[in-house]
Amino acid sequence: MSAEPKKAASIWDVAKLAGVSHQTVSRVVNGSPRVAADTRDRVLAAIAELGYRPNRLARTLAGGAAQSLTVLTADTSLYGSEASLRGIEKAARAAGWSVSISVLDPAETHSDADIVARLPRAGEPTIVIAHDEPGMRARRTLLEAQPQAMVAVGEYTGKEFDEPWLIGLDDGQVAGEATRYLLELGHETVHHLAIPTALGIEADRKSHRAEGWADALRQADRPVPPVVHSGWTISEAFEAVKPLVADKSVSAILCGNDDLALAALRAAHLSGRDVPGDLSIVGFDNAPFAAYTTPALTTVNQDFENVGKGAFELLRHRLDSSLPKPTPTWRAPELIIRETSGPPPRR
Amino acid sequence: MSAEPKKAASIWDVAKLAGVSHQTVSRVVNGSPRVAADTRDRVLAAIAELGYRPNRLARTLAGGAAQSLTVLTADTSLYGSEASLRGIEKAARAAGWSVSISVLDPAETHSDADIVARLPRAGEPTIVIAHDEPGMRARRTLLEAQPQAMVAVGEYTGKEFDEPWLIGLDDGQVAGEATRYLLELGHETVHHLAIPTALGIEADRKSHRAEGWADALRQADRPVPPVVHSGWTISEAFEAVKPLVADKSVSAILCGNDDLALAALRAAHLSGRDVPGDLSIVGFDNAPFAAYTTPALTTVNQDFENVGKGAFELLRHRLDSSLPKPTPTWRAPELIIRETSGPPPRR
DNA sequence: AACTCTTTGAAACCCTTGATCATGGTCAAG
DNA sequence: CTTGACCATGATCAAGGGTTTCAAAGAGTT
Repeated sequence: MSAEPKKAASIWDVAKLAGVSHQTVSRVVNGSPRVAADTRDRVLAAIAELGYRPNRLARTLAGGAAQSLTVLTADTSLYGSEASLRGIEKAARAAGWSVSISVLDPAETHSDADIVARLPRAGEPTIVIAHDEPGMRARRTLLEAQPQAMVAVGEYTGKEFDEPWLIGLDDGQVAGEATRYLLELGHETVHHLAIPTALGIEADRKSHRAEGWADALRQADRPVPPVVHSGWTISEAFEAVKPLVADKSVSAILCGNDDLALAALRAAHLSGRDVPGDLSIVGFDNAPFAAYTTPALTTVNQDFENVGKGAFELLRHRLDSSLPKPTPTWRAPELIIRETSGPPPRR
Repeated sequence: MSAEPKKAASIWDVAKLAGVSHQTVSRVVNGSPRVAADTRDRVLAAIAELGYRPNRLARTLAGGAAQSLTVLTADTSLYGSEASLRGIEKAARAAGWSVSISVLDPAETHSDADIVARLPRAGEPTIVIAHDEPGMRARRTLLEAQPQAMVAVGEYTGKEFDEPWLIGLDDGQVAGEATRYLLELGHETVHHLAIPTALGIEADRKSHRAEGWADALRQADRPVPPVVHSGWTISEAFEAVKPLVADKSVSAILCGNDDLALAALRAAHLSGRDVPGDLSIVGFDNAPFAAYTTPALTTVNQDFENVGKGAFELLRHRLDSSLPKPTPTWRAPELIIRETSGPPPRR
């Protein structure tokens, strides 16, 4: 029967109970070496007795080391975003940090003020996870407003290749690998069902995936068919891919992610095309469901969770350069061959 | 060239520029009526000029109305959790709140201290989204520690039916509906592949889904086969469901969620059983992929996003009883019949 | 001239960190 | 036995960016 919402213990309460001054308590809590062992014990006992926990808000406000960050992310229902976020949260929690999230609406154009208003305070450490237009805008806004306290996860677009605030999977290479794999199976060419990119904004180059695909085709002297653009949702992808699948001359489709591949699979089924007999479909990201579709999806595994972890570590390093600069620990993207890919049909 | 990280403007800076005291600025920012129009204008001009934004940390610390909450959630890769979280975030952001997340590890038993340590401060408004054991523990911990500042989303377990801090979808009824639907198609009985529950903890009753299923069978005087228990992952579900699918006498399976149903679908395919010809499979939750599997999944739609919204509104109401108590605005769960269900095979 | 109301300012407080300085006490060197 | 160095701790104060309570100044009314 905890009747009244008894006020939480503060550092002063602990000090009083332990018979010390409040900042001796602070010293103990923050692990200062300048505290005698028995004093420390007394303080710790008082902390335990009162159930004292430092107030993270006050701590941050007082200028202690940052212990919270905000993640700006696109649609969390995307496997890639969700998994990266999960990795960030996990790493952050392990380090005693807390993480806030704010979701960028893919349909909206967020102004700079919009973006900044999402942060709980100026200078809030922030990670942007986004591959689409709103994400690109957000990261530019933050780069302008607080370059030292931000990290972005996502595609790089040429110029920023070496930027110290960017963590990017180089999925262009695997896209090429997947394309070559399909060519080697005997396909004349490979079509590409593409996720939305931020091309409208940063027009230097195509998405890595699309570029790796096109490069591989060119290197093999194959025709590069026009990219079929899709939205992020499965239903959009379904509509976009229908005509492609209906075209009997199309024998292989590389999809921008597994949701798109699932739509292609469904469309193929409805068009009466056998996968992989008539049509090969390759996905991207290796979402959890990919191994359990029928037939099981050939796709590219991406180690998003460790990328998230890397992003967190990079952020810490940027906030406090005495911390080690993280070295990439995520696995390189890898083609996983399952059942949706095979040789083209014999004519 | 923003060379130096120019310090963000504070309320004092605004006050100085506008030639007023700092808490006149506070009044303007918080919309107090007791400010002369021209003073207000001057302050607003200063705010605009300096690009001032209130620091949410400081505001909360000073005891202003809460504007942030923490969501404790189980595995975010579960569609239900993810969608509820999305709903909360959306509603919160619309109200100017920020949301932190902390993920409960399904494999770990979190102590009370563990749970409390995740909150940035004592009394932090919190929403628990969890249907499994760690979630149940977390919600009990919080209920003990700060009953007024918490809301839970999830299954209710009997006693708490009317608890004012709980938002629960009554999915027992639809589970029954789905079961009756299968029986009416002519199935002898319906098997159940169940998601993990917190039965070990709150043993009063089974999960709603399982109970609704069993009730429906009993009411129809049908045998109630033993529940097949699965873990949360698709691969666990796959292993768990294999024997069930291999049993030719099984003609209909109601699955605890769509991931499980996907596993069942895959297992059926590998066992050479035609769905829905030989075997009907019904899922739960209507995850995005459900409409695009082959065959498309018959499942139960759940309006998680609006449940999340409701949770946020309930939390606000509990923090400030002058705010209206929200009335449920989410759609009731609804059976969506697609392609994985049909009459049983003729013997 | 007394009184009320509106507008504004002053000060205290929220909780914690950090910096500065002072105070005793211990210990080793002279 | 001094003297000086060093250590643990306390005492203060400022800062961080707000909110809230209370009081005062100014204006208008009767």
